Amino acid sequence: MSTERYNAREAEPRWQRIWDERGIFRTRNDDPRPKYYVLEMFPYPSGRIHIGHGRNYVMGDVVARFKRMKGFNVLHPMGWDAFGLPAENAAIERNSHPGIWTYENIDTMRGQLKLLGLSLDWSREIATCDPSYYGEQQRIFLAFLKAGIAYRRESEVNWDPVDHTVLANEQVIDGRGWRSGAVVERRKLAQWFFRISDAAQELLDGLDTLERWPDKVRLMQRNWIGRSEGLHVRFAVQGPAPLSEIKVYTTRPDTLFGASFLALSPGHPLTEALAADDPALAAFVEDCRRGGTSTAEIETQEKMGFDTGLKVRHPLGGDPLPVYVANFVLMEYGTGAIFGCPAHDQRDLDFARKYALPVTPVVLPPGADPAAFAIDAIAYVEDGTLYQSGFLDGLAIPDAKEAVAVRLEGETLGGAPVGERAVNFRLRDWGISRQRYWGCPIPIIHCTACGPVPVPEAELPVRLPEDVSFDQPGNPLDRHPTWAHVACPACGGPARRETDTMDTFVDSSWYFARFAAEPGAVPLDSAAASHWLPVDQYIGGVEHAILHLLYARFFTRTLKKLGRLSVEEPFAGLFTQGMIVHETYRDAAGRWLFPEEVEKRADGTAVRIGTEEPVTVGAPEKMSKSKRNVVPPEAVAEGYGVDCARWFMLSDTPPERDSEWTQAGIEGAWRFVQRIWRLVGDCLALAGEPVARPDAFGAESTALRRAAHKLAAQVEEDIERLRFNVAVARVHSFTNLLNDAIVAARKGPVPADVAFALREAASFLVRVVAPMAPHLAEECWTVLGEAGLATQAPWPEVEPALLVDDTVTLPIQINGKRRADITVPAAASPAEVERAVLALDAVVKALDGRAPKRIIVVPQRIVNVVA
RNA sequence: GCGGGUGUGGCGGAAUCGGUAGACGCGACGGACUCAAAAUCCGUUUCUGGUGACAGAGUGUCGGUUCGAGUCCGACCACCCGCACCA
Repeated sequence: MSTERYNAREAEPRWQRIWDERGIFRTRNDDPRPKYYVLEMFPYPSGRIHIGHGRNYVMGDVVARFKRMKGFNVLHPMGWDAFGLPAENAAIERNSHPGIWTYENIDTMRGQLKLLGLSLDWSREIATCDPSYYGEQQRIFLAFLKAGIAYRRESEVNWDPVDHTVLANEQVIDGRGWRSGAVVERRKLAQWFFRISDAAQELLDGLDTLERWPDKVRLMQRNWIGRSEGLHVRFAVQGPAPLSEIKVYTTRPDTLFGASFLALSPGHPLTEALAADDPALAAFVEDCRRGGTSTAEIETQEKMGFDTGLKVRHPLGGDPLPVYVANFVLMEYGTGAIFGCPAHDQRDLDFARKYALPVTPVVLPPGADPAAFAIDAIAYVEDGTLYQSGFLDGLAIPDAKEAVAVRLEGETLGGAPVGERAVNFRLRDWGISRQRYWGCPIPIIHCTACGPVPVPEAELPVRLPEDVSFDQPGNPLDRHPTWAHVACPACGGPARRETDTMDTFVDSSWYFARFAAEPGAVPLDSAAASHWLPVDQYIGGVEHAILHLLYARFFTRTLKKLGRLSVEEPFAGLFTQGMIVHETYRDAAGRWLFPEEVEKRADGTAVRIGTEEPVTVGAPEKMSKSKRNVVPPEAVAEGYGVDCARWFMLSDTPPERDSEWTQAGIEGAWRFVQRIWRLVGDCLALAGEPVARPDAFGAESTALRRAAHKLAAQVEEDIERLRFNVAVARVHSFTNLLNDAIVAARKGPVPADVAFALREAASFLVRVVAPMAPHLAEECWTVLGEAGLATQAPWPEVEPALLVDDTVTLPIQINGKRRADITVPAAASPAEVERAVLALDAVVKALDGRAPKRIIVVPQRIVNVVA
């Protein structure tokens, strides 16, 4: 038996160097093998990675390595989502440039990722802050502009009145600026948008084609797009008013006879027109504006209304309705105006109770007494039958909706139909302007004479100036002495560059297409992208289920329409992995401690190493720098080796769930790595020199070969289905069996068939673990005397005959309870099985001479005797 | 509030189609080796009763369908996630 341990610390860097020197992860676009594109969501270079970041890269790496062994030409690239606010914050703190911090972090993190032994094609590495990348993005922007997909309009931003700066939503904390603490105001600025709402229907329909996406993510996108079907209804305003009609959107036209008011959004044009002559209304609108933008605040906000004094005619002949301005009506959805039916909508009911408006129920619950039914504090929103509703009385809700639609489509107001069927989406256009420095400049020049003029293509990229300072609040591009001041490309007159930059979600909306291009090629190479897209397996956190994935889908569809890409959907397969969590530790003073500062005692308590002071152990949480519950990859690599870290990450917990990082777990992985090393050595020592395949195999060698071939077949399926934890369990199971075989073989001289089976078992085992523990596999592969690299070895060839057993053991149930089992030839017919079962002692005893009522024989599965 | 998911030993979890519940690992306990320890190896480990063969119970709760339910159906409980004044 080999007593020498596997030395990961020595072997891992050695193999990484060899992989690197031979360039085996470099991918060529002209490789004739079938393509497979694996991608993990690229990281933001925030500083250093901890082991919690590594899980999705390791999972992607297992898939990439496995697919290579199966004969695919695999693309597995890596890059950096490098623009963003944290770099600017770092620049403010250090009084330096965001790019310095960003590129330092990229260097650090690249080294850390390399440490994990990932099979990445680093030659295709990109950073979105590289001018060659964002220059192409500017070209895309201009193409969008030309196609009418990008446009400019006024929109509200968070404005910090002390720092005189625009704040991102995450910089607004409890309604106040994160630095100044000042109450944030809403201000209107002209900003750029992408017309994603026009694509709402196709983005919704496209979800049905994404069969390899989690249902959960598809549902979240479906809800986010939020399609609803309803009716536009135009109400005529009585008497003199700035507008003669008000158009509302409703999904409940059936409740029109229960309407008791109309409500306008504070931002509605009619509201604005009325407020111009009505200081009280203007003050009310101002009041509504002051409320915070956070959802929590909106939720708790009380309903507020302002009676405009206007009345509208009821389109179906009911009483005239008063028109209010109400804080709960959104300008961005529908028409910015609603009709209120308090009896059947909770918000309308709350409003009606506050302002003493009538509450008329028009939908009667099934079986309710119309004379007794009344609405108190809860609106009735369930099924029912229409009543108190004229021509709708007696109809079910869907029929009433239809009847109202038909009737109002037939009525006219000012020459147009009163009612019009309409589909509404929750999805709004994507505002991409950010009043920030560290982002992709929007390639537009504003000319007082010509308006916004695109930067000519030849002048792209519009580069960010390097000489900027962050010692004052606001966007340094705004106060740069020369950068923004340029001549208008159209008229040559003095003009000013757009100083807004793009939302960083734009950067991540096409990077997967950028990776398709070989190094040095044009950034968005249509032919290369057609070859590689869609991504076969995309892996990332579920926190990107909506925005990033929706924007990337929108970009891909749009780029296809513009002839730049050939697919509509970027990601054929999506997997959302769980987080790695770790216990937290605090000392007596409540300070967070790093795991390496803490020693856990056998009695369950924990103390601080060195000082022996007691430590409070908190529940496992997402690894985060602030709580110090992080484990650096370097520490694991030096202590146990990265294969142990990889193995542990894949073990036990299903990949979509959160997984707890523990000392015991990493030690278990270490033991297993050593066990594989030892078993491979043992197989070799027993088998001796390689032997030719024997003509016949005995029972012992056949059993071992069956197990090895089943292992390869099952792990293949497990990896295909990303069930890494199950794959790991199967490998464990196999090593238990292999160990038994080794112990048995030691008892005497090893026959040739057993020797062959032992070598084969070792070879299978090494290749099966190769995607998960690649360094160990290389070391074992060398020991086995195999030529080439394990990484480049083919996945074990499975002999189908070895996957089926010739006998099968069936459990025997009597009245549904397991009482015995029976081993029969796998080919036995149900009748033969039944005969054998009836002869069993336990069955004879249970039947006690009577005939069984029924016998159910499920071939290969179970037999149930009903006595 | 709306939508979705999850619930199995001390712990992480396994269980194609409804077919032996608890694979595999961790932990624990016992043993071998050792002067001793570490490492390694072997064994036990759902609960209850029994020395034991064995018997009974058991997959959040209650009920149902079925020869047979962790799996299907109905009601409920708990936790988690997403959205949230979307008319």
